[in-house]
Amino acid sequence: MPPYDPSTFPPFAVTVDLVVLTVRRHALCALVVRRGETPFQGRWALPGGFVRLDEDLSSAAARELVEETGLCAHDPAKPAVGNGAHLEQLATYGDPARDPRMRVVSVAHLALAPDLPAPRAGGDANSARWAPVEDLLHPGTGREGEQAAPLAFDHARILADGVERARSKIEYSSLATAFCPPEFTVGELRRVYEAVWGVVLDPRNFHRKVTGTPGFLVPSGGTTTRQGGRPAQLFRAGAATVLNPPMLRPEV
Amino acid sequence: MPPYDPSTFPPFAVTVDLVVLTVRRHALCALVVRRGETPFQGRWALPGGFVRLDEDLSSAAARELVEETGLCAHDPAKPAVGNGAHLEQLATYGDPARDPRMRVVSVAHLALAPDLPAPRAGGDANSARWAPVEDLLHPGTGREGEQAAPLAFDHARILADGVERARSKIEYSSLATAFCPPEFTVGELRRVYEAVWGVVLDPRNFHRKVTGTPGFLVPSGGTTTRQGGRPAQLFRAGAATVLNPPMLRPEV
DNA sequence: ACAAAAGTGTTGCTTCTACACCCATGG
DNA sequence: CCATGGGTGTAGAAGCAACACTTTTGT
Repeated sequence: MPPYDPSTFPPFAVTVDLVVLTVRRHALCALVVRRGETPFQGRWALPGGFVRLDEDLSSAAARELVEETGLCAHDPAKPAVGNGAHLEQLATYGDPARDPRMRVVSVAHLALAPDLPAPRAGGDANSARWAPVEDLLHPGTGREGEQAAPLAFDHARILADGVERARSKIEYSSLATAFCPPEFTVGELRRVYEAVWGVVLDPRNFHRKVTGTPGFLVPSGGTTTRQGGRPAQLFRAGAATVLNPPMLRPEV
Repeated sequence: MPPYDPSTFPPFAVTVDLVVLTVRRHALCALVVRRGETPFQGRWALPGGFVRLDEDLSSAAARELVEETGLCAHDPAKPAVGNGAHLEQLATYGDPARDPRMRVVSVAHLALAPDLPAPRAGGDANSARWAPVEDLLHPGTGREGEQAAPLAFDHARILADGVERARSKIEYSSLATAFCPPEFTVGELRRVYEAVWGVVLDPRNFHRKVTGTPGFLVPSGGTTTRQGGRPAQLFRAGAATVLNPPMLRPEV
């Protein structure tokens, strides 16, 4: 690549920001980190960072994901194995005023991860946390004094877009399994749908629907009683990536 | 904004590229322009250009759209009026090797336009044209010697992503009306679906479905016989943006 | 009269929903 | 025994594909 010549084009900074979602304690949660620098010092923000000059956008997102969570993004074409997370591009945000310091274009990515022990951001425990998206998007509406200040920059908007993408995408794709461990029960998968959509689903119809959708789930042979009650069959994610028929989100 | 200091972040060029789709003569077509400069000199490419330092991404895309087609992008929240086109962000492409000259990140946008008289790129007639996406994406597969060389840069990939987005989005949104003039008949709308999906649809069931979907179409009162046969009712696009129930693309 | 495109009615099939009911475990 | 969650059966409602049939124009 020829050396940089600023006279030929306007120079931009390019970053990746990550919307990392998981389901914890029946709630959809996002990973947020505390900002150590100005602007928005001390406020919560989405994890992210600069794209390097020799690096693809998806590589930059995958690198940030490892740095922030230790998660490995796996190729969506291959079946999920180990602690792999789903990672896809979400949208790009480039309002000239979104960062007061300089002109930054941020390519946001969406990651879906199974429930993890705890976030680790440089070992600093209180500089990163999983927060219910409900609290992040509608602060003050919730329960006790979750004195949540709004997210830094335009990150509330980015998070909202990511949540909306996840909500609609689990309808017609097998992505909901990305929130589950490698082996899971139909009930666990149902609780994922309930948490992401914020609804309650009929367990009987859900079971029939999900096991009847070709390629969605494959029985792994084992059973578990970790949820109590009658032992449940364990499944792995199947090869299908798009669901036919789709899962239907109940009307309002 | 403070003056540019290249030591603080890697400098990128940021462009917008446009996938402008329309339906002409029963075929889905895209707007392409001939490149006058190296690299890929003389090859067809998607229209696009640099984002200015004081300009939002969507503004840059709208500006390029006007420059290339004379179309005005209208706010998707408002009802379509005049020669408005639908414009939305598609995806961002940032492979370090996608432009041999420098590191360029391109924010691709998707525009859907009604059939237009003719493209005008600086008044030069043979430097811009509507080409069937079939020919652009599968050169050589087609009919006569459409000696179509592949598109410049990674534009074939971008075009394919845009076409796929359009195909899936007319399923569950009212976007197909963006391909129609302000007033149109049910048959004209059906021919849009047939061209974009590459299928044939039952006119009777289509009519029932589309007129029965609340908010999709509102009768404008008039009729027309411009398609021959019995006069057809004229409609305008309704207020609904998401279709419930969705249109169903026939199985393969 | 005939062709062509617009609409309407009807029938059989698939799919969804709601809920009754049975199953297999832990305490 | 009983609470808990897992799983199957079934009946009514809703949605859809296929196609017969009627309507209204231009030629």
